[in-house]
Formats: sequence, structure tokens, C-alpha cells
Amino acid sequence: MIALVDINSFYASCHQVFRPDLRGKPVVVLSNNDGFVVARSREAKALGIPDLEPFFKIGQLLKKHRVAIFSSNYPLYGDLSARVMDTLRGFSPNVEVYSIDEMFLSPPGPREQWEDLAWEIKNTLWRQVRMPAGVGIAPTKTLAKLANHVAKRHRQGTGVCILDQPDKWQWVLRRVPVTAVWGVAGRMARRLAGLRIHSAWDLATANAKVVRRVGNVNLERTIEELNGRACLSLEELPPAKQQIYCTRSFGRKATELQPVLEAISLYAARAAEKLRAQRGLALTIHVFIHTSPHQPDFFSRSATAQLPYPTDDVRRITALARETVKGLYRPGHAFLKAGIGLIELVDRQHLQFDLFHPGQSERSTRLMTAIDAVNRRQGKGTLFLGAQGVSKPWYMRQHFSSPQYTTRWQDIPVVFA
DNA sequence: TCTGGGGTCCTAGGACCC
DNA sequence: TCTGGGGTCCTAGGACCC
Repeated sequence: MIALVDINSFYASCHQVFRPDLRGKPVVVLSNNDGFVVARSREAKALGIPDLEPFFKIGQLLKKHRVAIFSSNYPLYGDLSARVMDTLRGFSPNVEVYSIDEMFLSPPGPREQWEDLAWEIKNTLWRQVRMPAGVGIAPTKTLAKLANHVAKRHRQGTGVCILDQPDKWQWVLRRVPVTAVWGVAGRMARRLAGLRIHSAWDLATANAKVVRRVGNVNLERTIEELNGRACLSLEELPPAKQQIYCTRSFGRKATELQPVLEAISLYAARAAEKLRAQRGLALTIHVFIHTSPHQPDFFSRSATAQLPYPTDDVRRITALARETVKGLYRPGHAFLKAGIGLIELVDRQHLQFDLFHPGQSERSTRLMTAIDAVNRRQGKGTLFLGAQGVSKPWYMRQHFSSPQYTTRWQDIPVVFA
């Protein structure tokens, strides 16, 4: 049995923790660069503000209803997420942090106590972290996701749903569209519609061999999981990533090479940091730049490049990323976005030594360890390469920033006696 | 005046090689 | 003159998740 806990409107709820005056009021959170809506409080949803709607299209609507608007504030969300996860670890030693606001855990205790357990989890999260949560419990991850979906949407206000018997989950499967199933989105749903599969129940009872023709092996697993047979286990130690990307849109479009070089340097450093965090080394990088796909003359280029030996040294990776992006850049285009991926990775533990090349020096490794230690202690970005630039005029727009209540000394909330 | 995210994995198709 | 397989690497883009 698996429980899935997920926070309602997580980003919006984070802002409400420090702005209790906004509880019960419409709140929206915008994506990076204030591009579009990525989170809405319940009240904002009730106003008919669609998810993923471009901000410029709904400015008037937001104003009319006096909706509170926030730029996204990832340091804040990351910190509150860690508090949620810490609280949940108190309930079970077996947990998997699935996303910033979702955790799978194996519910302890006998089956007849699970409903009480779910309520206790929900109430504790509210009491200790002021986070509103939904809890779903079922025999597989896919059904637990579905239970959570039901907890949030179909039994208004309860926020808890236990699907521990076939008759219970079958009742749900017959009543939700196939797109409510984890891993099935629009494109796959259209292909399934060609096989007359519309509801989750249609998928659960479909012939796996027939479905395999329009989907992949993951879809076959989904069918198994919908029938209560677990294929996906709790990943307590997240598997190492096979690719690590860092990509970002610019706050203002870049026509010159210099800002593109600075941006790609920052992204390279960020990707190298993630690489070191999983104790990996990179052999191949992938770099891309492109203009706005919404404008005519869309221009997009990408290229891969090889490092001389597996490395996690930010200087090596940055130098190669800059050299590569120079080859992609063309004057006369207004670039919107750039990114880098570390796409061929090796584990430090299983490194093959090259007879003719010494590989990364011990000095480099020690320097990287020192940089990471300083940045962990003094805050992200304390030590960085000059190649990233200092004033960063291309950095993302955030016109509706909230304070970093929990991660910056001068932003700590003041409580009056 | 302008404004459409970020991450990971997978696959199709072309180029090239043996 | 026309025809042939299989593997690898690369770029581009699809698909899904939050």
C-alpha cells in the first residue's frame, strides 16, 4: 500500500503562510519571467482563471477581482517543501520525495487505521506548517495518485481518499477520464480515443497488446497498476539522473553575443552543481539557443560537444559551453532562451581510467568541493565564475517578488508584541 | 511596449561508416 | 544500371511531469 500526500496549490499556499491576510482570497503565482499563471488559490480558480494562462491575457481580469499576484520564489518554496517533507518523515520511515510538493510513503499500521492516519497527516501538516494537503492511499502509485485526485476534486472539502479494495477503485475508474490517470496526457489520450478508450476504466480493462501499439512499455505498466498490481516501487533513494539540464528564458531578449555567453555560463555552473550533488562526471554536453517560437523567423540551433575526459569542473564545462554557444549564435536574431544539458554522465564510483589521459586532477576535485562548501554555507552564488557577469541585465523579470522570508536574513518576518 | 517555464526521457530521421 | 544491412552519432522535436 502506498500513500500520496500532495499540497493544494502549493506555491500559492506558500505565500499565504506569510500573508495570512490573503487566506480565503484569490492568489496567483506566475512562472519565471512572470510569463503565465502556474499556481492559483482555490478562490482564484473559482474566478475562472485558467491554469497556464499567459499573464498579459488576464491582466484586466486579475485587476478587476483584486487578485494578489506573486512572481515565483523558489528559495521560499524549497524551504517550505523541506519542512513539509520533514513533517511527513515523522509518519513513516519509508518515504519518496516525488516532487516539490508531493511525497509517497508506505502507511504504517493496520489497514483499518489508514483513514485515521490520512486525517492525522493532513491535520498535522496544517497545524505545524500551515499547509493544506490531500492524502490518497491505494495499493499502487498510480492508484494512489488517482485517490489523491479524488480527494481533492470529487469529495468536496474532505481531502482524504482511501482506495484499498477493488470495488472502491473500480468505482472511481469508471467515473474519471483517462487523462486523470498519471502518465496519460492529451496526445496519448487522442491516440487512445482511436481505440475507443475514453475513461480510466476503459484503459484498465484494455488489452495490453493492443494498447502497446499506441503507447510504450510505461503505458502497459500503468494498466497493471490500475488493476492494483504494483509495478512502480517506492524509490527511497532517487536514482541518479541520466541527463541534467539547466535552461532558462531571458528577462529581455538578447541580440548580442555577450549576454548569451554570460547566461550560458550561469546555466553551466548550475548544471555542474547538480552533477556534483549526485556525484557524477560529465562526458558530453548539449547546448541550445532559440528565438521566440511565437514570432516569425523562429531560429533554433543546438549542438553537442565532448569534454576531453569525464569531469565535474565548472571551469571546463563552462569553457566548452561558451565555445559551443559561440558556434550557434548568429547576429540579427533576438534570442529568447538558452540552455545546457549534461547528457552523457558517468558515476564517479565506476569511472574507467584512460591509459593515455590522466583525467580530472585531484586539485580540481578539491577546488570544486571547496566551492560547494562555501556556497552551501554562505548561500548560493557566493562564489562564481566572472564569466557569468555581475549585473546580469538579461536575468529573469520578477515584477511581483515577495520577500524571501525564510532564506534571507533581512527578509525575516517581524512579529510585533 | 511587451509579455508563453523548466526538467527529464524518448524517438524519428538523416548522415555517415563498415 | 540498380540494388543491398546494420550500427552509431547527431539534431530536432515529442511527450509527460510539476
